[in-house]
Amino acid sequence: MSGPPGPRGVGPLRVMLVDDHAVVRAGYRRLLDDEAGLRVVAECGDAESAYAALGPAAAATADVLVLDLSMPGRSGLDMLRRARLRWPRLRVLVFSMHDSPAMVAQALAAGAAGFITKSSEPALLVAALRRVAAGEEAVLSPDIAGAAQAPGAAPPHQALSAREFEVLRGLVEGLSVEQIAARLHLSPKTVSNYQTQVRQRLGLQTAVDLLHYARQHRLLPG
Amino acid sequence: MSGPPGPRGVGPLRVMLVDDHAVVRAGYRRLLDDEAGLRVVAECGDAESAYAALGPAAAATADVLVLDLSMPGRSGLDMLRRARLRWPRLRVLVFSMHDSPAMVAQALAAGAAGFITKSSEPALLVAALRRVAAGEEAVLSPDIAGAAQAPGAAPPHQALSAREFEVLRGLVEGLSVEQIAARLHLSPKTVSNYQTQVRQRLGLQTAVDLLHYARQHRLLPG
DNA sequence: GCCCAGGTCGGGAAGCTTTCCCGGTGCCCT
DNA sequence: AGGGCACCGGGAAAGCTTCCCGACCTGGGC
Repeated sequence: MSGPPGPRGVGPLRVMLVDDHAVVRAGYRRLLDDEAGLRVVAECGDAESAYAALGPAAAATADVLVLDLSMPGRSGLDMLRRARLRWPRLRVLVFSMHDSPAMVAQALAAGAAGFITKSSEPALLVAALRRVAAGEEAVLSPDIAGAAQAPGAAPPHQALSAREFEVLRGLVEGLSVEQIAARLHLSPKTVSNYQTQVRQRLGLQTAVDLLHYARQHRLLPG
Repeated sequence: MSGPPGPRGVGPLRVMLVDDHAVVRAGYRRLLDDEAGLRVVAECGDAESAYAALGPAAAATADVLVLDLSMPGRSGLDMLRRARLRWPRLRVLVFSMHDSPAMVAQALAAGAAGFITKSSEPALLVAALRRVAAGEEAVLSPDIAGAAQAPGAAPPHQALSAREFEVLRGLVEGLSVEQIAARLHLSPKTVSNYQTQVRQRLGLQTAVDLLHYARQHRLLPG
């Protein structure tokens, strides 16, 4: 506990926050600011400005990125993936109100080092932050740690690929195929094809079935 | 209270129950059986057998029909309409778990003499039964009496015609166009046309919008 | 009785989407 | 290298929706 906690240097842990809800973000920023050995170096409201803030060498800017998944426009999941591609050494702690096993699994698969729900105790966020920075993988808040293991038999939608999952998300948000295509920068044709695959894999016929499914598995925003 | 309570003869009030949930039906049947001056003459689990039980001259069989709207297959609303057509003097008291103003309005428009929710006090059902038998119209349980008047400004979906409403119900249940067509004995083409009209009138684009709308207005079964 | 308004029911044609099949790319793992 | 899988979309055929229209029926108002 007394030595350097991880692969980074000995200075304070540099944290960057990405969350589209300004009030909330400011709130836990304050909270982190009060913590010793930890410094919030940037706050962003969307993926674009986060990119800009990270610059060409993220390692020079921040050690850990706290990322809210439920952002407007392109999903936080997408940003997570791209960030991991560009800056593989940047640690990402997902901080989301979602608590479904599906969401957790997708986030971890996309390269998150941890997943903390917004309903967790403040101390848990700080602790998770430190553990993630120390190089630990799959740091989960207690309320989902069980869920990630528990599914037992067959978690149906976790068989979905990343893209299929994104398309599913769009669909249950009530977006049209065109809107999803625009959001993901894909051809409507491709989205349409994914839609078909998702429906087949999940065995769902109507759009309403999709919604029921999403509701049961808590895939919905909010 | 001592004379004949309505247009019918002096015998006990003859009641017929139509409800697809056998246990529930048996439950309030028992309840009604314990009531003096009131006799349950038949119990049916679906519209077909209700028709059979009523026979050619319903007046000879029952005075009041207690009808649950949420039955599988063709809707209870449909049975209500057909029953009113064949036996105009038969009084119908709708007994439903639905409590939305939309549902109440549709039921009354279809010829129901009253509407009692399943969450009402038992005594209210009995009282409503007597009032309906006495010839009173629009007998509502207190929990919806307000709602029926209150809508205030513009109740959007109440502008829907009976058929449009039925199609909407099918859609939010997750049925396909074909299934709705089969249930309503219509051509899929017709249902498709109604679907388009409903969406336009309500200003809803995707199927998910429909669900949101239905949820907000409590049009969903359960 | 006449006429009009509006609900109900579906056909036809045009346009859009979905579905199925396919080929190409890139990544990862053996 | 090679197999497997995700990703991306084109093309053709099938399926639906949408728009428009005509027909029938019922309920009012004149």
